Amino acid sequence: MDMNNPLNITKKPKLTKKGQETRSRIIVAAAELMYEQGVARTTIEDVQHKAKISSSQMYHYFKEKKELILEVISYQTSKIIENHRRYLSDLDSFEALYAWRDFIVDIQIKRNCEGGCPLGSLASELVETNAEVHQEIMSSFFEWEDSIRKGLRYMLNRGELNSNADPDKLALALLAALQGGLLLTQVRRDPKPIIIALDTMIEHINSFKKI
Amino acid sequence: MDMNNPLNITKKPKLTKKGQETRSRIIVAAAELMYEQGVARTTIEDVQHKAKISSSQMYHYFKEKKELILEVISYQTSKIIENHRRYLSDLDSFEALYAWRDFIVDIQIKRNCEGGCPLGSLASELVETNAEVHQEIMSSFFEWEDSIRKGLRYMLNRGELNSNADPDKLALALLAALQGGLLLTQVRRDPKPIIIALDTMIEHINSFKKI
DNA sequence: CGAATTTCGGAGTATACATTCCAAAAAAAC
DNA sequence: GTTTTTTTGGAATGTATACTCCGAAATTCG
Repeated sequence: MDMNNPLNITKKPKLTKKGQETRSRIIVAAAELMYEQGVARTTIEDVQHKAKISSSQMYHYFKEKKELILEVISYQTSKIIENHRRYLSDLDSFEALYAWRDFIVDIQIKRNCEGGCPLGSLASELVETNAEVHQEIMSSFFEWEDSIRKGLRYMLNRGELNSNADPDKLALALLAALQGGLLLTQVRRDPKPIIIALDTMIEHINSFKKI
Repeated sequence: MDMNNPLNITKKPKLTKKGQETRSRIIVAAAELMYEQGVARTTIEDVQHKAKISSSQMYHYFKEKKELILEVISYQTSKIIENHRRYLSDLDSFEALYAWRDFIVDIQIKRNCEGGCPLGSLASELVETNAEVHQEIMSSFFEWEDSIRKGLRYMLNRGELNSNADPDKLALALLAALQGGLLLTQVRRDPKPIIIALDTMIEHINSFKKI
């Protein structure tokens, strides 16, 4: 829910089913392009071509480029959260933790280590550009961090970790290692950095393993 | 030394002392602007104003924007390497490791946690744009990683760490934690992520401490 | 069915921005 | 001191790109 407008007071023109389809086609196309080439280098015209729409449609569904960007951030965030939930909502063992790691690493390998993190790259490019965008990105990362923390808490509650383990700290450190690892993997075109970054973190978590 | 041109064969026009000053004024101005607002949003005109030069000067010293960008990458890299060397070249204890951490954290605090890593943000924005730029960024990160590795090797040789410690892995993991921590600190405008990311890594290194 | 609303096509606009050009001032070389 | 080279000023150009506008087709709604 949009906390700036909890009652949904803005009178947006209603969207037909067809309209909704077109709108999401635009968002998906924009998301892919912005992921591949960055936001600044992604032209509205590029998006139009990819989504097979005219410019009147573009501005029918989005007031301006910034609005489209906000939607792209939110789209990428939900995609990530959903994909990771499968692993994080059921973290009952170190095997499960390594399965999560494999999931992340495999994506990078499939992509030839190009592109980095769909959210991290948006973040780096956009944090300092606009307050609203900044806010959206910050919320996204909080949500992601939270889902990791919940996973670790679950491990703790299951008795896999001893009481010295601090899920708050570990979640933040894991997310940082993930982000930095993905950046270095992207730069080097080599899965090694993300593997080592995550493995080192998991090894550290292993030091809190209950015997 | 530029490995693509070890004998310096290219006939660049000689630079007068005044010319060199102007040239580096341009690079410094560009570096600051690109750090604050990103490369794409930094206009040649912006750089001209900040460096107090005319556009003929800009293109007298740099063939095109890309060439200026390459110089900015190299400038930021040497600044980082030099600043970190003071801490890393003499890593003789865990106190020294924490001093390095403090150095990194203090910079962020002084900057209100804005801007992130001067190299990391360039990397994220530019890796996928151009092969030459990509190469330059990759070399920069290798150099940085190497200086961290040497620091850790020094600790190992001094007998601070036991033989289970792998300086190669730890250096890469530390750099990843550093990059991810800085990104999250930038996003949250809060030093906490970089502190926790580095501290967690150092704690892990501590598990290799020789008793 | 007929009116209202939404979706779409595509030409048009305005501006921002990288780059070029011409010539003059300043400095270096001889 | 004259010639050559480098540095500088600033106007001009061309293109890329975000955004607007108008009317027509399609769809929804009563």
